[in-house]
Amino acid sequence: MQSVTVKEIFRETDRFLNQNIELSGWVRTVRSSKAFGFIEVNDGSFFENIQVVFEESLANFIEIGKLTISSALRVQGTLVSTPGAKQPFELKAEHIEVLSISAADYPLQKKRHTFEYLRTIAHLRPRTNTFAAVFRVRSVVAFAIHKFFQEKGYVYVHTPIITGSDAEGAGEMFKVTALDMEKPPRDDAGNVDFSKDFFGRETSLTVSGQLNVETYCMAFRNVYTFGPTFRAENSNTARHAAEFWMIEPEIAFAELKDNMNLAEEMMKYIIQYALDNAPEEMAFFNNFVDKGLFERLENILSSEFGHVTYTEAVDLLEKEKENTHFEYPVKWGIDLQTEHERYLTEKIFKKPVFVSDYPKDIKAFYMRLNDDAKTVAAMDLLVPGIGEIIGGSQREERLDILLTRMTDSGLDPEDYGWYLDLRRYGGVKHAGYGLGFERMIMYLTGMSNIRDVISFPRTANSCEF
RNA sequence: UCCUCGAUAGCUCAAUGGUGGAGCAACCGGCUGUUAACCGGUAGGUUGUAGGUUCGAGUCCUACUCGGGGAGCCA
Repeated sequence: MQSVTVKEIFRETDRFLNQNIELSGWVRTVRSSKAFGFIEVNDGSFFENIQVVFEESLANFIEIGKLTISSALRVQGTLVSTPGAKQPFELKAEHIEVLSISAADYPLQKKRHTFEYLRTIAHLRPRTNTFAAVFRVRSVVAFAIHKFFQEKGYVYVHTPIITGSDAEGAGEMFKVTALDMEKPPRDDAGNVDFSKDFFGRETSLTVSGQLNVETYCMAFRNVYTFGPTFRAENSNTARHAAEFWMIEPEIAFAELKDNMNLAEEMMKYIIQYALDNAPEEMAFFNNFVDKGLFERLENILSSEFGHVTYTEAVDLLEKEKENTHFEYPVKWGIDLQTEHERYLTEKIFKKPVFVSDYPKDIKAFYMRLNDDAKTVAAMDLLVPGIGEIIGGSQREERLDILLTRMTDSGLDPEDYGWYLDLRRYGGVKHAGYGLGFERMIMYLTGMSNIRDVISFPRTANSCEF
């Protein structure tokens, strides 16, 4: 008698066919009649269920026929093939032990539920087909990302979650404090005295590991971070969360072009890895979540990403203006609106497209100033359906220009001494980008709301579970 | 934060300002190959919250809460 998983049975069927085996799992559905019945069991190891046949001869036949969904079982029996049936094989039970009976008010029914409802029972939703698929793909893709960078010799850097940098510039920050919020210590001017706080200064949760990881880039050459990120923006959209995961590679002796090449190679690697290593889950998404998914992903694997500069993009969009109505005007110097980005990637290019070399005034201080002195070596990767999935740039390595850019942006160079040191001690050209992990998962699965690709999403006005 | 739409049984949805229903789930029973199993029956409601208009409000009005879609911010 061997205890096996459903995954092993599906992957190595011949080894187990006509053998006596034992498995344990949870009831997904029971269909019973007078003298026999069927149970679909999912053991968590695999996306697919296994069908268990039970007959009158079982001592607890009546009890088995009345099992509620999500009850737990241990089944012993013979695996038999079922040619011509919907399932390839089934387990003919010789003994079924009931390990746990689920209460009758179990909220998940044998029917389709809306994603909105499932969000309210986020502790139970991984038991549904869709979320089982989402979170297995999420796990597989996290591994793929590490594998991609590790195979290239990149060093994985854990940048801090708590930061003292009060102006990373990427968004509103959550404050971290150990002070008594009821009556915090105050200075002579009546302001909260953070010198009395745990760290002796004002601190926040990180909005990006980039500035920190640049320091390791100047030591290890090629590095990446992969960790949680926090933004206290009051964003209410399907693609923003207050807590999300981000991948930030940083490469030395490299320019913007190298950065874009890396991003394209990484995207393709991840897609291929997911298709190869979660085929059942990906097929499910293609069949039930997004009918055009495979076509889209395969189109990406086999084509070069588009490249366009911001200036060219503005020209293209201005030409389209005659045929299309944009709610917001397109004009050089103004950041592209979502509708413009979507038009570029969905209508003009019909594939992922890098937009590069944005006007310096709409981008961050650390992005490298181009020779025209008007634009910076920044790049966004836009993908159909999601919009911006990657944002990156070549970093300004020239100390004098960086200082000017900081001052112009209203930042105090005093606060960035360690960052400026990188330019003083062997600073070289380097570049990097941030990939929103959840946006990648959305793109890969066709799921359209970020709340449905994070186990327990944290968004404005919502921190359940 | 702004615009817009919505909230009715456990779930998905009906109900002209005039007695709140259906399908599924639950429960009881039937059925010898089901696979969103099928067939019959039973039970299930302070119509999101708080006010208001009206003889009468699920339906009209106001505020709030939560959710969907769109926008801003961005990954």
